[in-house]
Amino acid sequence: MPEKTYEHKEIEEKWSERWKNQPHLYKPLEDNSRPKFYSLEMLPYPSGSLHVGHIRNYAIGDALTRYKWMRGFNVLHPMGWDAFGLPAENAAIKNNRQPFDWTMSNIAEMKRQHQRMGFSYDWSRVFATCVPEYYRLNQWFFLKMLEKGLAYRRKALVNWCPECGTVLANEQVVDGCCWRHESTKVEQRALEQWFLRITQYADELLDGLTKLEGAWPDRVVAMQRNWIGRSEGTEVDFGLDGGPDKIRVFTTRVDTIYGATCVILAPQHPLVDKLIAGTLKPQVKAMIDNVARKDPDDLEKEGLFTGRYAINPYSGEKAPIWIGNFVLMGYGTGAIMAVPAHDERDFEFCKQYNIPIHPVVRPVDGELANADTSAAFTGYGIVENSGRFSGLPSAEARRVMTALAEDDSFGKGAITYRLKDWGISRQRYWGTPIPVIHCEKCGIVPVPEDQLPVVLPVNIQITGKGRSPLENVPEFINVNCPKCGGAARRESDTMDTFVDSSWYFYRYCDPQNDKAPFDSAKVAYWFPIDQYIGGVEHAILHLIYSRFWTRMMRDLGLITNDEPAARLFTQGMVIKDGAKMSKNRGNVVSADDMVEKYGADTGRTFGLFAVPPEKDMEWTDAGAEGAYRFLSRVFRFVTRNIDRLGAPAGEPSEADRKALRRLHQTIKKITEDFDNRWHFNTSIAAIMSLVNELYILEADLTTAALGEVLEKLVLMLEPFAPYVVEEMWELMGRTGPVMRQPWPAFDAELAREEAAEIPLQVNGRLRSRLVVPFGTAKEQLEKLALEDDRVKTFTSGKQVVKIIVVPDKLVNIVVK
RNA sequence: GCCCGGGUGGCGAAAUCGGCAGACGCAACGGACUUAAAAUCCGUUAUUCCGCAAGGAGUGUGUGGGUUCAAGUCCCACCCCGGGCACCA
Repeated sequence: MPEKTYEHKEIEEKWSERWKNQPHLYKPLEDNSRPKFYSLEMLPYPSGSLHVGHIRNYAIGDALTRYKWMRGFNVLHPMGWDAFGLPAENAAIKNNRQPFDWTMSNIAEMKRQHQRMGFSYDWSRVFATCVPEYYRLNQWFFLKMLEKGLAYRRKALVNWCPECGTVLANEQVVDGCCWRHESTKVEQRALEQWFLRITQYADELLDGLTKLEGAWPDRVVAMQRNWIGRSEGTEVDFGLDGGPDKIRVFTTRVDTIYGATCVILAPQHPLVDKLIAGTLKPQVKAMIDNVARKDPDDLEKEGLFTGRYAINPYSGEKAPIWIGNFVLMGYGTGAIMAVPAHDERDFEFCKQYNIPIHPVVRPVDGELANADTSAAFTGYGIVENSGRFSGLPSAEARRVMTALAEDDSFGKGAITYRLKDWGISRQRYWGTPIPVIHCEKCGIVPVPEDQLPVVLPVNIQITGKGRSPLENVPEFINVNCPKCGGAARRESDTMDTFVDSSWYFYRYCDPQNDKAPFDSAKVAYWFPIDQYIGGVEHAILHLIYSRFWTRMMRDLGLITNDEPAARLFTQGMVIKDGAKMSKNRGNVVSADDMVEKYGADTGRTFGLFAVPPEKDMEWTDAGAEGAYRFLSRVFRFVTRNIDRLGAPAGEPSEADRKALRRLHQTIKKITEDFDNRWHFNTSIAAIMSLVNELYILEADLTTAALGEVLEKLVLMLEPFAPYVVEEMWELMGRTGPVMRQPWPAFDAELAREEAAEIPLQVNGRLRSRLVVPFGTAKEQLEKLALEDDRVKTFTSGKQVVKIIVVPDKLVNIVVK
């Protein structure tokens, strides 16, 4: 066969057509006889158009799963579709269509594009989260949580995005703005909202992170820790002077309480109204407005003296009660004791309002500061001027003083979290309806399980403005109470779509199940996910919610795993012209264009070759061309050598030995890359090196070596460039699919270099080299090194102080 | 301020356990092939100095110190870049 030119279009169209009839190349085996491997990319949202940024992400997971399949694993590598409520609804409004129609047509298009890229998901397991069946299951979970007290409704100050016209969870607020509308300030509104009690699992979610260390990226673990924000301290009641009320404060430094010179309430604190004279009311209101509107960075500390005093339960001293704009209602108890001598914020505040400063902690080997100190001492030390606690170290004082508060019932040890319960109410059309009914007589009544799913009405005007459009659909809203049969109203809130994504990956194990979310036995086989792959942008949204959901399902007895994913990998973004590739920025390279110009194989290869997958990569045409050249080089080499395989076997040549050594070294390298770290850039570089070497040795290779080289070269390339690999395999007269071939094993003997090349150093500088057989004895190396001519020129006339010999590695001669 | 990353040629990067810094690719330059171009193939390419040349000597992984026979890699201090959190009491 003469050398063939690499015609990517012809090849990819041909195989893409053939694979249509064999759509799931690594469909899991029914007998589960192999070791299992469950990999998962983030479930894609059908925006309608795949671009090269996506391609790299999917190529990472696809390469890994193809490798695992070839290594004999039973692989679950599914693909599903999420119809995020907001974009689906917005796009539907724009296109004047129902969200469901819009989504389904986009899913079809996305599936076409994914298949065209040669991604071999198990298409038999595809499902979407936006269908009534999935609603039913979300609603079923909701009712279970309602039963267990994990779902509840309360009036709450919520984040409201005026652009979306809906509520946002804390996790969805970025820099005070909506995560979807980066320039739209989030407002605070008081609304009746549904919450999931994620805080009940705060400790467990935090402790679980310890086990994920090393298996999840450090930064994700750190971000989640930060987000949960556990802090241990003490709650203490200050009595109100001249009244029965108590002000409960939270502090992590109860050991400094003798230095508390005032108590500061958040402006929203419930006691504020009672404490202040009427004249202060407008000022408090102004303070609240100001806090809501301004960036915390620009906010100057501001305080109002209420004219009232609180009594320190330890010292019995009176402390003035202030209202401060920097005290957060949403953290701790919404009230603090200010210890200006030992807290920087309190110090700043008290200086500003001339509130006294009483130092009560001295550094372990220092003096107690004066009252007119110029800065707060925030470290631990020895407690002083603190009645009978004086002389105790801070830590000890914290313990003893907390115990006293508990004994005398004016406080207790307490733990606070930054994490808040998860608000799931959304005032949108497109989402799972929350399955409850509001009855005047019976209150909140859950929709009976046999009436699920509550589905969205079809005839609806979607304006994208104001309240939920469901409010305007009488046949949806007006219902009879399931309990008393009287007239009642259906809940019009729909669920946050992060509910959908919290457990979709469990559904992959059993997507056709119409009785339950999934069969527990099937989930037990596959879970936890061996390898989850996604963007780092989900570190604190999706990845906390799904950890919570997993524990919730475990406590319902549905599953036995604590964590959804044993390992997490966060891949980097694709950058083009200095910015993240996105439609809004207009810098997308569409997958279809790329496939047309270079081919899917090239796109995948380049996406994996440019940088390690966890790093951001810059997409350049020149780089893609380089990958294309490489695949062409391989293709030409293989095609022009196929005929030579029929020649009679000759004596193994020197070239054979070299080529086989290089081949087995390459297999070893790539196998290790796949097993230990996914630096596919070095894997592909190793194959390139091999091919470069083969070009040099080509003419001198004999039949046997050539046969082995061609076969294994093609197999190794399978995870990166499946189309061209399939074509070469066929041209070689073999039957595919190549993915069903076993991964080539390397022979450690063949991979070994024939001789060791030992660098000779004098005083740590490379001076010469020595070629010796492996395993040459230390003494022999030492002798040879000292006899080396080049070495001699640097050692002559000097005294050899020491000789370091690392067998097979290096000799270093130290001279003086 | 706190917590995670990171800083290596003209560029993307490699060096996996303290042992030859710059693999592989891009770009650039030179050569072969060609009427020519494209494609392809073969070279050169961190940097300074010495040499006609073969070759040789020095410097070099953000900065300054340290440990070590040996440091991109370990330790200390600092600078810069990216990301996250943040009046969280």
